[in-house]
Amino acid sequence: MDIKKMAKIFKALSNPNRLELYLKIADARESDFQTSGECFVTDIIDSLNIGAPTISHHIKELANADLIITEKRGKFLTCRVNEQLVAEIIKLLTLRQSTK
Amino acid sequence: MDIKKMAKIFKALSNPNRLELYLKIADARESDFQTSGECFVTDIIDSLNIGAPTISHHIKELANADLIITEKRGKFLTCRVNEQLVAEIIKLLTLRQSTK
DNA sequence: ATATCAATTTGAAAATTATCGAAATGTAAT
DNA sequence: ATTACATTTCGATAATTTTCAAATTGATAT
Repeated sequence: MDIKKMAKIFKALSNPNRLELYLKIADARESDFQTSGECFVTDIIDSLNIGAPTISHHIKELANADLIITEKRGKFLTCRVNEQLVAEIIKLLTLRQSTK
Repeated sequence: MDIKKMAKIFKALSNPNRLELYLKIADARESDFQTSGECFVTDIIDSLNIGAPTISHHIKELANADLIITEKRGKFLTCRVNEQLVAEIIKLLTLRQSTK
């Protein structure tokens, strides 16, 4: 993976609110809202105290970094983690560890 | 690990130049400059085309996020990756993967 | 003691980012 | 058709970030 792409991924996770959003999406797999790994934005918006426009912007940035995959379901939006990408990141970080 | 700390770590890796710097430090373990995982800043500064003040600032930010550990050796500065922290990050990301 | 050189600090400019309120869009329900 | 509601777009502002040139510090070598 090229450095710019990698930096973009980390940037997407570098804002506390956006990171929290990402973690909620990631954890939704095991929560009440789940539908095979997906999560509805509506269901998590209340638990973060930031406005809807900001959420929308953050989601776009996560999706733009390929960290999540979104899908429109009627008027709702669902998100799920792009596990392949995250696996790649984990591998890249692990490669540099002496305790591999 | 708390979210703010986690975000700070990702932020430290979110700038392409700073990420490249980090990766060079991480890879120095297996390079010519190595002294048991350490690397001298002098030896990598030429390979990045950014000025010394910027490098200094970036190193401080990486160290501030605990991603690297620095040590002064006379007038030189050496860096090495904080492998414990990186291992923790890897674990946190892996926990959310279905392919653990 | 002086010169050299690695690194840091300072001050500043340009660019980017996070966030919001208001308005707009599009879907679904009545 | 009208309403309600999730999400998005727009425009704007405040805060943060990246970067550099110039000056400073501190250590080593001559």
